[in-house]
This record gives sequence, C-alpha cells and structure tokens, in this order.
Amino acid sequence: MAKLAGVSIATASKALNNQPQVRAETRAKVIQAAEALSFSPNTLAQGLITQRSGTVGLLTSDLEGRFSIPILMGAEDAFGSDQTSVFLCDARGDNLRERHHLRALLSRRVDGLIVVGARPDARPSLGELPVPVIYAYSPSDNPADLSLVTDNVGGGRLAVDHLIRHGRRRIAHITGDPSYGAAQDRARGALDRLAQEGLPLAGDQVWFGAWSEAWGRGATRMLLQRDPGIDAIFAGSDEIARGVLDVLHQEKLAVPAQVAVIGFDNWNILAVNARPPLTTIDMNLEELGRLAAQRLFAAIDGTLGSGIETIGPRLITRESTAPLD
Amino acid sequence: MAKLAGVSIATASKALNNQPQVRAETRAKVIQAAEALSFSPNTLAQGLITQRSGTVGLLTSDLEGRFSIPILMGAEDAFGSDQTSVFLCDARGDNLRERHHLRALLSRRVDGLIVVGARPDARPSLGELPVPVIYAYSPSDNPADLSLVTDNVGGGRLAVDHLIRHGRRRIAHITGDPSYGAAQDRARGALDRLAQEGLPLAGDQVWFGAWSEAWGRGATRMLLQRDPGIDAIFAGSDEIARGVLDVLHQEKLAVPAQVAVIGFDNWNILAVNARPPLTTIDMNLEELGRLAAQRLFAAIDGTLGSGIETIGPRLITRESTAPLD
DNA sequence: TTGTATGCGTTATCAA
DNA sequence: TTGATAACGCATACAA
Repeated sequence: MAKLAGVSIATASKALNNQPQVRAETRAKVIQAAEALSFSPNTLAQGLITQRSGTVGLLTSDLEGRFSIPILMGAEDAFGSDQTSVFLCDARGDNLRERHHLRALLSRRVDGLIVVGARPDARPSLGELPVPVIYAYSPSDNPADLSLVTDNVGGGRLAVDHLIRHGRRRIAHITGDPSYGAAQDRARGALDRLAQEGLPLAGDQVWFGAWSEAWGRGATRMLLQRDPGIDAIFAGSDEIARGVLDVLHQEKLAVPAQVAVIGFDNWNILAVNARPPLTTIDMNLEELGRLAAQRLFAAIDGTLGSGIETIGPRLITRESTAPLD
Repeated sequence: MAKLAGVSIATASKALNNQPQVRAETRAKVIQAAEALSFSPNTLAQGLITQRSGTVGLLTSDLEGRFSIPILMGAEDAFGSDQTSVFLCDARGDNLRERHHLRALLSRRVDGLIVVGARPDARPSLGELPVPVIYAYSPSDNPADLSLVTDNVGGGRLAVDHLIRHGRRRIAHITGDPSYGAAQDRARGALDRLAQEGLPLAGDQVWFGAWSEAWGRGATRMLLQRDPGIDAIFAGSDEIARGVLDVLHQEKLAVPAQVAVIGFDNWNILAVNARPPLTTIDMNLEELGRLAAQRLFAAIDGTLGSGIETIGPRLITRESTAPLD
C-alpha cells in the first residue's frame, strides 16, 4: 500500500487528489511512493462514494458497427478518455439480448446510456430508467425522450443543390428501401430543392428499391432506358452509387463529364475506392456522438431535454461530380 | 431498500443469491420486494468484495472497427452478456492515448485485457500488467505474451487450393503492401500450394502494391499484358479483388467462366455486392474473439499461456469461382 | 432460519 | 497540516 511509505491513508488520498490542505513535501513523498508501487486508485470504490461510476453504456443494434463506431469515437472525444469509459454492447436486433445488456449496464451503475438503433427510424423507447438516456441515429418512439438524429431531408437537399450548382438540369434519384424513413426524407429533400429551382425530376419517379449495389445497377439500367438524357444521378447511399457507376461505365457514359454521380453516407471503403472517387453526403456521425456525450454529461447533474434534435449533413466533394461545361 | 420489505440486509442478500440457508417463503418475499423496487444489485460494491469487476477491456487501434467488431462480438458471446461487459477503447494509433486508456481500464479493475492492433504484424508488448492480457489479430513482440492470430499462410494455401480443385492452372496473385506480414504470408501459402501441384505462378511474380481497389485495377492491367492467358486471380483482399473484377469486365473477360477470382477477408459489403459475388477467405475473427475470451476467462484463476496461437481460415464460396469445363 | 458485525478501497468530516 | 473514523452497498463468517 502506498501508505506504507510514510503517512496515513487519509493524507495519501488528499495528496493524490491535490487537496490544498497538505504540505508540498508530504505530497511529493506520497506521489513518489504511488509511482514506485504503480498504484492506481480503485475507481469502483470511488464510485461507491461519489455515486458516479464514470462509465456510460452504448447500446447498439447495428451489427456491423457502421454507425456505432463513429458515434463511439465522437463520444470518447467529448468525454475524455481519462474521465469516462464506454461499455459497448451489441443487442444484434434481439429484444431479449437488449434487456440482458440493459440489466448488466444498470447494475454496473453507468452514469448514462446512448442507444443506437439499427436503422434511422423510430425505435421503441426503453421507458423510465434511473439514468439519462439519449437515442442516437434512431429516434425513440416516445417524444418525452431525447433523440439525436441526422437531417436526411437536409442531406437530400444538399446533394441536389450541389448538382444544380454544377449546372445539372436533368437529375434523377435512385434510392433504397421505401419503408425506411431515411429514404423518404432524402427523396423529399431532393424534390424540394428541384421544385425550388423549377426543375422536374428526371426519370419520372424516385426509384425506390433496396440498399444494394445490385439495385443501383438495375435501377440505372431502367432509368437509362426511360430517360437517356440525364446528366446527374443522386444515389441514396454509397452502395447504390457504386452500382450506378458500374452501369454508367458499361454504357460508356463518362463520369462526371456526361453524368455526375453523388452518393450518401461517405462510407470510405466504398466512396474513396470508387472509379472515380465519389462525391457524397456525410451524416456527421462523429459530431452526433460528440453531441450525445455532451448532452449526457449535462444531463447527469441537470435535467435532460426531450424531443428530436437534428445534426446537419456535410458535402464531401470528390471527382464524381464536376461543373458541366 | 429492498430490506424495507421485511427482513435484514443479510438475509436479503442470501435470498437474492439463492443461498440454500433461507426459507422459501422468505425468499419469495424478498424477490417480490426487489421486483417492486426494481432493485438492481450494485456490481461496483460486489466487485469491491469479490475483487472481480466482471469487466474486460478491449483496447484497439483499428479505426474503422473492421477487425475489432467481430472480435468484440465473439468475446461477448463467450463471456455471456450478463456475466461480463466489455469496455471498448480506441487508441487511434496514438501511443499516448493508448497509455491513457490503459490507465483508465486498470483503475476500473478490469479482469483482463484484449489488445487488437491496427495491422496483422507484431506490435509492442504492454509489458507486465496486473491482469492477464491477450493480443488478438496483431501478435505481441514479446514471446512471453499470449497472442492469437489468423493463419495467413493457411489462408493463401486454401485460396489456391480451391482454384486448383476447380481446374485452374494459370493462377496469378495480386496483393497489398509488401511490408505487411500478412501479404507475405498469404503469398507464401499460395506459392506453397502451387509448388505442391507443380504449377508455376502465372504473371511471373507476386504483384505486391497497396490494399486498394486502384491497385487491384492497375495490377490487373499489367498482369493481363504480361500474361493474357491466366485463368484465375487470387487477390490478397476483397478490396483488391473488386479492382480486379472491374478491369476484367472492361476487358470483356467472363468471371468465372474465363477467369476465376477469389478474395480475402470476407468483408460483406464488398464481397456480397460484387459482380459476381465474391468467393473469399474468411479469417474467422469472431472465432478468434471467442477464443480470446475463453483464454482470458481461464487465465483469470489459472495462469496464462504464452506464444502465438493460430486460428484457421474458412473458405466462403460464392459465384466468382466455378469449375473450369 | 435469520440477524449482527466486519471489511472491500476510497473520500469526507471532523478532531487533534 | 495530519490522522482517526464513518460512510458507500454489498457478501460473508459467525452468533443468535
């Protein structure tokens, strides 16, 4: 014990926590002893007293960690790695497993909880809990909870705005599963911006389908048949955009010279590696994680807000879009 | 307090932990009270007594969580979500941040540590620690530590074996950064298997380069120029394989009819979406996580082994390979 | 079968 | 400026 090296257990505590009421000389002695024994204060015991564990739980259902990881990183940033540690739990879409994890987290006395759903649609609230909860990415279905989500309408608007600014006039939209709110919202944003410009949607309709490259390819083929004169395609995800690019190449249409392509998600592995690299919309998930952490932090002593708060998207410009000459 | 509903604090404890020395009737009463107050035992306090926190740390440097997440899931599986929770910490390749996280984890009294490096090459040992440590994916540079890694030599052998069994005789190999041990090992496994069959490597050399689609494309072009008669390409990663496929399509070579392609990693987003879907080698990272958890669990009361242990790879057959007629 | 008392490693309150 | 002591919430050995 560090106390073997001189002083009482109480003074040692004060010295280590730099309380003012301790002689500099004594403090030095204590610190030295602590180093020598590579003493590390027991956070569990501290937590017992302070009623604060210095941990938060991140409860996700997002298998691949595609959304959870950026959110985790943002949260880590905001908390500071020495202040708060994060329990990452994956429920894998299984309700029972979620209950299990929740029990474990509560009995570990986490100071707060961030819940990340599998898809950007409302998910069931966890109900009243003894700690503050923030729903990130997927909002809670209970308006009394606080949810932080990305602005899909704004993202759609931003994408089309970028194409318009590049002089594109015949813009089509291929997107994923229409049962996803995100698909609907992105389409709405796109249509809004087109309407504002007085432009029609090329291809006569929004091409809803699935979140896959295969659908991106299929839809592009149909679209080209229906309307060969398009000069830009807004894809609802980077996966879809990859499919779009594939068929455009097959049809010998130059990207971006003849047709510009913009994706959604900024999923690096897909966007950066694309031919050409993909201009896309980034949902700012790290920012979302950071904000969630801040809200949680504030809520721990204060009170948590409620409702749905929105994070703005960001345009990432690469080479798949360019001004039309 | 649950004790307000009848009995002493000690009996309540016994009842909840189903110790035999308590009347059934009393136990029922206690349990009922506990439910009513939605009582949840304070794991921190328990840990203080039992000297076991029921937590482990997963310390990673793998930004995108591409390797860490499957490992985490495997570990979660093996531990059981109600027994052990996992702290996930990302050091982001920063040594200082790693020290910070390490301190935090130790002061939280984790029962063990799993360390996942950024790349599958040896990484610096953390040295003597008061808890058992397992290095997963990236081995420790200290042979006294216990490391669990994937079998890249075996993976290379498996890939080529599959191609040979499908009647391919002119097999080329395009892979990533030669400074990666994994690139060297996969190549060695491939060459081994070819030699065993008495076959030469098509394309005259192993095409080392970068772990990117762009390199996959570039290398394929050069390869085809050098040796137009190849009937199979083993790509060192799924990313590279995507680039290979891209150029093969451009050159109007049918996959798999004329040229079979096999990847490495089984990175779903790339492999499943490929045209055609990619046959690939899965490194069994979840299995690795599961095993790491088991070893850690065993080490907590017993003693940890040392050296490097290897997990076998698995062939995932999709449509980019098929028997040659 | 139940209750009392002690201690786990800290911090906080008080007295010395 | 320091040290003794009582919590924190639980598990356990022991007394009742």
